[in-house]
Amino acid sequence: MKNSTNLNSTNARTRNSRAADDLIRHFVEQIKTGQLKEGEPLPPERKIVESLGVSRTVVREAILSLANKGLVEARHRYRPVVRKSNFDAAFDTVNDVVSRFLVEPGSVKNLFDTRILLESILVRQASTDAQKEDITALNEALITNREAIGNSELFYQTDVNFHSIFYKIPQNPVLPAIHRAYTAWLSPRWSKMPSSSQNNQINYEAHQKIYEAILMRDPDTAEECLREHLAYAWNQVRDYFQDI
Amino acid sequence: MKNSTNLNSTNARTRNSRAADDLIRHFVEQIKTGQLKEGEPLPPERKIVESLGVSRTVVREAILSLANKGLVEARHRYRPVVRKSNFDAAFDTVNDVVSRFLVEPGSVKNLFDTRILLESILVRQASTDAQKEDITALNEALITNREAIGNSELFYQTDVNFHSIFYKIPQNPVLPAIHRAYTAWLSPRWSKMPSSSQNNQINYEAHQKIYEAILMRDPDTAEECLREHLAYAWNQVRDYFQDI
DNA sequence: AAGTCATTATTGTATGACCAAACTTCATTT
DNA sequence: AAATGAAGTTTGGTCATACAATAATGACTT
Repeated sequence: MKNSTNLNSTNARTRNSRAADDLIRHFVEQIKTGQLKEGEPLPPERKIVESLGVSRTVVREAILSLANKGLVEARHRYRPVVRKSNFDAAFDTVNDVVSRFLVEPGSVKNLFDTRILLESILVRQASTDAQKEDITALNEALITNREAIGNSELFYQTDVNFHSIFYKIPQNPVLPAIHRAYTAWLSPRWSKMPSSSQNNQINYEAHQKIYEAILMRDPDTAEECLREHLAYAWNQVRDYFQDI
Repeated sequence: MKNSTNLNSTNARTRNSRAADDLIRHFVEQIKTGQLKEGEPLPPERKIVESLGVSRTVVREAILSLANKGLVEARHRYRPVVRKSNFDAAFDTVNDVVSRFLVEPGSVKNLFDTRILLESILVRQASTDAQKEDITALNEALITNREAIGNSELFYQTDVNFHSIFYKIPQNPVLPAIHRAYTAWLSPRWSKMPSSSQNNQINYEAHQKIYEAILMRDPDTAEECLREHLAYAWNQVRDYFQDI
């Protein structure tokens, strides 16, 4: 053992913890304090072995865990790059698990219902709080949405974009992250579904009604229109995917 | 190589993927199809080595990843036990990342704000949808909450319990999971904060007002009381923890 | 039959080796 | 001098082996 900056100076581990856990804590600390900066690669595995007096096995385990948690980004055969934990990383991490969860019956519906809940309060809030810029953004999104009627894929994109504005209005970075998550988890169903011009038209008009309710500063109507809109959307996919 | 049930029969890997990734897919498949049942331990590492023709290094890497994703539960020195992915596992997985994220300035406030949003719509929904059992549950929670006034720690528990009921009413398993997450992420602040009987009293009365608004089937008042209550709670902790 | 202890099985860690891909260096060419 | 390209070097990915520590097992004792 070289043991210059050894982690467990007393070597009193071995019983309860794994050596890799100590290493993980070490790197997390380094990332937190900025000794390892964002975008910077970790030292080579063999250097870590030297400087911290652990085996390469342990180093690799630690790095793997860090990668799994999203703290570093490990491309095949490249040095792992530090990626300071943010909502995107958190999302990537949980995405794996949730994606697998979503194969279970009923789970997509449950998730969609939470989206209805959250968006309900978001449109209510938009009705009372929306600034001039927010209204403008909604209006523009509405226009591009209308122009996409008939183009199935493009309509889906502009649809998502319209809804995304509600997640932006409160100026809370958590909310857009949540919207991205919803989109990622739910879109495999929606985006594959062929939609007719007629359907597009119905959905566009629903958007319009929500928008108008917000203009009128009427949260109850806005929420009602949103719920109706999302319920209709759900029925569309439910009919298309019988397996839910 | 024994190569009886080899994963990559053509051995055409090596370029893009890691051997461990193939193994992970293999186990995920086995868990999904039920060949590996919930609660059952994985085979010993050496058996896996034999049967799949990979090195123990690779097997361990795969198991570690599965554990990090929450698909198996790996206690130190025990065989990993299959845990079918559920919300709890998802929560455990993301908890690490978010916990670290929460040290950044402003992030706790952002997270708390999303809680305000979600709970706002939950109390609204409770106002319109709550069944007799739900009302009873709220009432009981309110009583134990009142009885805990003066006992700082117990009051906190009963407080959390009162709020948890709103997450249960919609009968959506995702919501209680979200509540647990909020509690876990935000409670380190709250639970450590000493609270006076006076504070307890104020919070209890806020709960009572919310409860009464629900009884009156008055969503607007319920939401307003909730927002006031949570804003007050936030100010309490903000004063206590200047670093936010 | 129940408890105790030795044996075995299995995980955690260390070490060293090798390969192939990525990176560096430096001479060659233009 | 700059661009190119061909070496060598570094480094991650995988394998094999060994040993220590601990859990599971089974034999033994009482």
